[in-house]
Amino acid sequence: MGNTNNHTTSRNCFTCQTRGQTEWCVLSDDELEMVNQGKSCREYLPGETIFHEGDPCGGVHCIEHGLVGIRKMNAGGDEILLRLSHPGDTMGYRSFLGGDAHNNSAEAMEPSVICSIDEATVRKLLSMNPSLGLRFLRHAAEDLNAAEEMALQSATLPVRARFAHLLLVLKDRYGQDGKNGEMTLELPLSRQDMAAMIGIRPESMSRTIRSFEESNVAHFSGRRVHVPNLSGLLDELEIPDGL
Amino acid sequence: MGNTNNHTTSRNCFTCQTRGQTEWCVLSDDELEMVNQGKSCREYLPGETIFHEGDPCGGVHCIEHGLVGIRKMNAGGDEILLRLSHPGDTMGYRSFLGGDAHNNSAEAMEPSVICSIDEATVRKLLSMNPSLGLRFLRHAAEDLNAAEEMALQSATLPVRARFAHLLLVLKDRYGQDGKNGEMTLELPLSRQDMAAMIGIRPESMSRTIRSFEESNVAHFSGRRVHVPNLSGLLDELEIPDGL
DNA sequence: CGCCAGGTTGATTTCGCTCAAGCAATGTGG
DNA sequence: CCACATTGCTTGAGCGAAATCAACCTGGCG
Repeated sequence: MGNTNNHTTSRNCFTCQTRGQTEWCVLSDDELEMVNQGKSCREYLPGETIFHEGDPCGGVHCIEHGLVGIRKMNAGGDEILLRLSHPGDTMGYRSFLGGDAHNNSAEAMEPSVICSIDEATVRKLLSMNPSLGLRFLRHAAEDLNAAEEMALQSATLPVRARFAHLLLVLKDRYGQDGKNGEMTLELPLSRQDMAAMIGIRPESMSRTIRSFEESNVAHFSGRRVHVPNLSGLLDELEIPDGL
Repeated sequence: MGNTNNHTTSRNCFTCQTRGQTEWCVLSDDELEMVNQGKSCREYLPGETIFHEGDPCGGVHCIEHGLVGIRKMNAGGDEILLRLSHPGDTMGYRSFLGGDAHNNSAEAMEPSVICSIDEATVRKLLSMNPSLGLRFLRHAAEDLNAAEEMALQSATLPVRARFAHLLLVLKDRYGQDGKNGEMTLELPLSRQDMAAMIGIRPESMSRTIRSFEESNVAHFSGRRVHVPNLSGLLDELEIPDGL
C-alpha cells in the first residue's frame, strides 16, 4: 500500500468511488484536477481523531472510504455524537468558511481514508465556480434540518421513541428488509455511541434495548439487530399522550 | 400609513435601517433595485403567523422591523421555539433553496414589518451575484452552530443551567449592564416562550424562576429581570458534578 | 494470567412532568 | 358598571423516567 509512518496514502479524485455524490461533482475536469493536486490523503484507524474541537481549521476533509463520527463535548466532559459522516461527505467546511476553529471533532469509527484539501485551493475553487458554494449551502441546510429535528425530538419524545427513530434512520443505510415487514440491521455503532447519539447514558441504552426485547419490538445480538415487524418499531414513534 | 385591509405597506430597501447588516448588503445598487421592485411588505401583529410549517415556500422573507419567533412542532402538538429572528435577518431561505415546504413556522412576537421577495427574483440574484449565496451559507453555518450547541446543552445540562444560558444570550441584545456586575434585562418573551426555547414546560419555568429568586441569582418582575451579580449567573452554567 | 474497556444489571435518587387548583390581569357582553 | 370568560402565570402533590452509584460479567489482549 506504500504507507509511510503517518499512514499517508495516495488517491485519485477522478477515479474516486464517491465522485458522483460529493459536493465536488459540480467541478469541471480542470477544477477537479486542482483538488487532486492540492489534496493529501491519510488512513485512519477506528478511534483515531481527524480533527479536534478547537483545532485551527486549515481546509476541508473529504471521506473517501470508511465512517466518521462528529462529536461535541461540553465543559463538564459530557459528549454527544451529533451525526455520522459517510464516504463522499465533506467535513469541516463550516468552520472553514467562517474562518473559525473547528467547533466539533471528527473521529474515525471504522478504518477510513480521508482526503484533506488545503485552504488556498478551496478558496480558489469557491471563487472560480459559484455552484460549489451552493452545494455546500445545500449541505448545510440539510444538516440544519436534521439538527432542528433532533432538538425537537429530544425535547418532546421519550427515550424509547428516540431510539426507535435512530434505528429507523440507521435502517436506511445499514438495514436489510425481509418478508412481512421483517428487518435486519448491522449496527455501525457501539452501544455507548448510540447512547451518545440520542443524548442518554449507556445504562439507559442497555435498559431501553432490554425493554425492546421484552416487548418484542427488536432483538439484539451483538451489533446484529432483528426487527420481527417494522410496524412495531413505527408504533414507538408516536407514544406521547393518547390524546 | 396607507395600509390596505391585509396590512400591506411600502418600504424602500435603499433606506432600510438594516441595509448594512443583511445578507443583501453584498448587492450592487442595480441588484438591490431588483429586490426593491420584486418585494412586497406587510405588517404583522404579535401572534400573527408569517408562514407555517408545511406551507409551500414561494420566496424568502426579510425582517425590516420587529421580532419573529421560529417555531417547530411535532406530531403530538408539543412545540419548541428554535430561535428568534431580528431586523435584517432573512427567513425561509433554507426551504427556498432546497425547494421544500417550510420546515418550521414563523410568528411575529412584536409588531413587525416583513418584506417578502419572490422566488424568481431571488433565483436571478443568486445566479448574478455568487456572493449572495456565500452570505446565506455563512448564515446557515451560524444557525447550525447554534443548533448543535443547543443540542449539546439540552442533552447534558440541567434546566437551571440552560435557563441561565438563555438569560445570558438575551443579555447581549436586551440587557443593560450596571455597576459591580449588576445587570438589568427587559425580556422580549413570555415565560411560556422562554420555556419553549429551552424545551421545558411552563410550570418548570415558573419553578426555575422562583429557584433563581430564592438563591438570589436573579429577580423577576413581569418581564423585567434584575441580576445582582453576573458571576452568580455564570456559576450556574457549570454545575454538573463537581468532579 | 491479570487487566481493561464495553456492556449489563440492580438499588436508589432526583429532576422535571402531569394533573389540578387558584390567582391576577384583561377583555366582553348584557 | 358588574358578571363572566379567557389567558398567562404560579403553586402544590404525586409520579415516573432517566440519572447516578455500584457491582459484576464478558471477551480481547498484552
